[in-house]
Amino acid sequence: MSPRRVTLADVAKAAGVSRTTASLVLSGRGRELRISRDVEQRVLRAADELQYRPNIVSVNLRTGTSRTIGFVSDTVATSRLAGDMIKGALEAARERGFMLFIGETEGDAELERLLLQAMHDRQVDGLILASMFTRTIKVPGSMTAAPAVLLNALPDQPTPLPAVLPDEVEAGRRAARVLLDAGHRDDIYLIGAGPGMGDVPPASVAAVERLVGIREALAEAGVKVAGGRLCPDWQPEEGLAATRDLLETARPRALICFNDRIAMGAYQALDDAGLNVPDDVSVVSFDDHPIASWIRPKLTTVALPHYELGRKAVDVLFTEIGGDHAAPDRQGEVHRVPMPVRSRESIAPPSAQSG
Amino acid sequence: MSPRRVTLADVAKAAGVSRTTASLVLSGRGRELRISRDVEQRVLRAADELQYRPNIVSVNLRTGTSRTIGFVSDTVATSRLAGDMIKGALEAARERGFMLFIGETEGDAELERLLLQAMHDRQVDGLILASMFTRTIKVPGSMTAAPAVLLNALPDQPTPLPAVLPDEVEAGRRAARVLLDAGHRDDIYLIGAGPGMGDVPPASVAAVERLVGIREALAEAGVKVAGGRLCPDWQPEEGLAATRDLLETARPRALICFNDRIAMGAYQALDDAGLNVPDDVSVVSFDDHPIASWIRPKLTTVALPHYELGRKAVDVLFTEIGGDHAAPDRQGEVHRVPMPVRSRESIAPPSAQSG
DNA sequence: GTCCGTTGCTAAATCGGGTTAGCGCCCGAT
DNA sequence: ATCGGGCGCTAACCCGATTTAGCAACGGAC
Repeated sequence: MSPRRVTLADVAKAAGVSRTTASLVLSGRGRELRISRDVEQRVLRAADELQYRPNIVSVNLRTGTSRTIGFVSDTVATSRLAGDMIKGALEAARERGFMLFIGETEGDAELERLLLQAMHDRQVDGLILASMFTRTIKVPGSMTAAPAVLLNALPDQPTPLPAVLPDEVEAGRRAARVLLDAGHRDDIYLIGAGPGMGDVPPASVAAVERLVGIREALAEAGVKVAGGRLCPDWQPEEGLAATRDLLETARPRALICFNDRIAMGAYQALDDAGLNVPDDVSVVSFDDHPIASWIRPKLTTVALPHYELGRKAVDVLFTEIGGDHAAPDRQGEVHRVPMPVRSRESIAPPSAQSG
Repeated sequence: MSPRRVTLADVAKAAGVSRTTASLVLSGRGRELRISRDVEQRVLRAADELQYRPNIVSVNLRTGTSRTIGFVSDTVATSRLAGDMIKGALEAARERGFMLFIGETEGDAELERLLLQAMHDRQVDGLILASMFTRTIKVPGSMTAAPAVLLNALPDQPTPLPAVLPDEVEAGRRAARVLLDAGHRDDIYLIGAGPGMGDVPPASVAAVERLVGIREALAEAGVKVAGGRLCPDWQPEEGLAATRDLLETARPRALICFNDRIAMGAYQALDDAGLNVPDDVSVVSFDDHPIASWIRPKLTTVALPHYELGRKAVDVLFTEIGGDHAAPDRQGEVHRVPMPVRSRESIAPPSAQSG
């Protein structure tokens, strides 16, 4: 092990003052408490020479603040997306001198309980409860023990906890507008959900909200959805099958895919059918998965702002920590983070040829 | 905030004993220190009724152990891979009742220094210094302050730190054997690196090691590499370009791509040239990126065992923490984690037609 | 009756800081 | 000479645990 950390006592001794004085100077309260310039300088110099760093554990014990926040998610590994969310949170925390405890529950309520317990045992100053895909969650009772924020999740019953979510409805509008702006009016099909509001995978908040936005923007332009195919799990195979099925009876000129994995399947079905993207069929999608810029032509998609979501959650958490956090009857605010359109190569005006 | 945590003093009072006694009983040393059954039961019951949980911060201050380890990586977000590595580490740590601090340096040495400092300030019991792609790194001086393990990284100079790495040489052998087992002997080309040992992207340990393994296994079977194309950055576009270039002068019957992104580009080039995978050309690759099972036909690939790497790093770290950790002249061991072959649909025997 | 050993428990120190209360000194005013 | 008050600093307690040293009571041996 190392020779032993330098403690406040060492600094005090080196400067020839008491621990109290050293503490006062180093916490910047020396001026206000009438410590002389001379002593102040001696302490500062001693601290510098000894490379003194306060033991945060000790500070934590005394003051109750650990400069640490806990990030509990259902899973960190499922998606690359998770990484960006954590990255955003990490950076926002670091800018404030905070560290992040990471934990994952795998959706197991008991594990979640233990994890939150372990974090409380370590005196975290705040908690972020994150889901890797947008959904409603049961908020554990212990969440009221410290300031907390829901990330990519909505509480199943009213709680005072604020929530941070992507603005999926607006994302739906934007996806629709991408097509409208390119001149599309007819033969716009949906792959993954729709066309009706009932045609959505169960428990998918994103599906519902995207669909709302899409229908809204199209309706405003007086455009009707030509049809849609529901995919329960939004995987590439399902996108392939759904699009193949669609092509048997219809000749779409534009596809709104509910995520990039579905779009990837759709690309294959279109290719198999000898249809060219974007000349024959325009495709717009959601998520901005890395795959979107790997496939040819590069996919235009409305991005999930994972990095910003992570940052925003930390920002909101700090206003919770800073604020009185004492009005328990207050309803938790919902913060929506905009989803930007990534314009690439999968959109073109509708071809003159038509059916 | 919550009503205030239950402390050891509360338990002691409720049981009608001293804090010392309560501590002794709860740490299991009561028997050995002759605490009576009666008192033991009273303490246990009180602790249970009050739902007492020791404040780890306090324990940490007193004993110096925080039941926490630090995971510092260059970046968590670049790859989905990172998530799995963290997940493995997380689970292995949790099984031992440890939590993980996550930090990322973005490759910035100053940030790294600050991060390691922040972790030491929080008295981590051990550190994992991880890289998201295999490479050699400069080990910061402060790493000797606590037990530490390198993950997916090799020290640029001899240090006593152990390292955990994927077994890339064996992976190279396995990729080659996949082709040999399918009956391939001729027209095997490499995309991404090779054919010579000099044809590798700079600073890529994986490239060198995979190439060594490939050449070894092929040489053993008396098979010669027909040719290769170097891609500096291993992206899909490069794989596409390299394969397209290759097809202008050669007619490969098998491709070993140095990772799945390159393979994805190769698929496109083959498709453009009207060649079928696997009937005309077999393709084997490395990494087992999610993309590998999304593209058609599903890609046979030698998987990077990210999850296991994370677990292994924690395992090794715990033997460091447990061991005396005192022999500073000892050379750090290198632990190699096997890379499993994921057999899918991109391999077939060489076609009878030939050139 | 004294001495010693065991039994069963507790007082007090400790970790490394933050914080409150107050001490000694010097100066000017009375 | 005495008092009051500002100045500059420190003693001592606190956070919540662990751990060392030791105390009181009792029983048996001599």
